[in-house]
Amino acid sequence: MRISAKGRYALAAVVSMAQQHPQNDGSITLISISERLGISKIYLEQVFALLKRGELVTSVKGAQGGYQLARPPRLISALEVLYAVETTLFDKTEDTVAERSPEIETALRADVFDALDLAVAEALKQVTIEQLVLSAERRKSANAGMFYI
Amino acid sequence: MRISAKGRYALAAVVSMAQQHPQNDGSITLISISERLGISKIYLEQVFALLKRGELVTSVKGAQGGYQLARPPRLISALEVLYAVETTLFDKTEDTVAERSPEIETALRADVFDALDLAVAEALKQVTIEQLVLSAERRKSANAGMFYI
DNA sequence: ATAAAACATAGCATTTTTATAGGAAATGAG
DNA sequence: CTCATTTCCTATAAAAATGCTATGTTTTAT
Repeated sequence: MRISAKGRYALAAVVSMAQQHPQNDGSITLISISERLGISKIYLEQVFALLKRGELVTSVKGAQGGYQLARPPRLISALEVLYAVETTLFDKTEDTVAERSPEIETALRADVFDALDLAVAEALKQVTIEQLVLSAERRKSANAGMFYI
Repeated sequence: MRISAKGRYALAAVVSMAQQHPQNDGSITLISISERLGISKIYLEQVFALLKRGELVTSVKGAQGGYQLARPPRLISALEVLYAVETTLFDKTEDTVAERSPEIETALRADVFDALDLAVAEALKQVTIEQLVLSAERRKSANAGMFYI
């Protein structure tokens, strides 16, 4: 399924912040994330407004300000990040034939739509930002080291 | 997550056809489905064009014509129905930061996007149209019978 | 004071969704 | 053979969502 730009940018940004999490104790500016990932800074602002509302990042205004992760990467799941920024992914499916055929409506809701939502949430809940950082790191060192082994 | 009108209509229509599957050996007209479910017939035509392309229904043109399920309900899954009509649900998520940060890109793809697609497909694969018919029937008789038990 | 940064809001172009309209082609019934 | 019925095909259009830009305003360290 297609994850929107907002969702993808949010995940990439949070993973990128997590990569420098232990080193950098201070905050990270949007412009640095923007440059590192090649994403428009203006658009990232909107994404971070949602991440902040979802309590995934905290912010410090003014010069030398920036953003920080609100929690350590191992306590943040992909589900939470996407939930904070993705609108339609977590919208409930509307009624369809509720008037004329309420039994079909109810059966579809229970056995298909609700089951699907459950499966999606379950799958995303299990992926932590820490895992993604490790996964990315593994690939990087694999690329770098492969020739010398 | 939000399933589009096309997907919902397709599921409702296929379940509705399956309900009369053993009785009616002949074909079912779009207009009868349209009236039974309260869905625009003109729009249903477009949905059925996709269902036919996906080989879920067969059609007979002309007077006394109509549509039939291509297979018995127990051999049709919700996954197949949605796959035939839903475009974005089965679109692959595009690249995001592939240029600047290929490791993050690859990690996200593998651990989030591909894992999500797998979970969605797995969940939808398990739901058959037969199950939905039985589920709807159970609700119906529960409503009707409850007072007399 | 000033520059750096978050924060807020408005607007716009493109694409997708959800339909409607009108007719063409096929076919069974009388 | 003709006609009503029904699938099939294509075009159009309104509404919504998406992705992004623009322009400021506030806050704060230096």
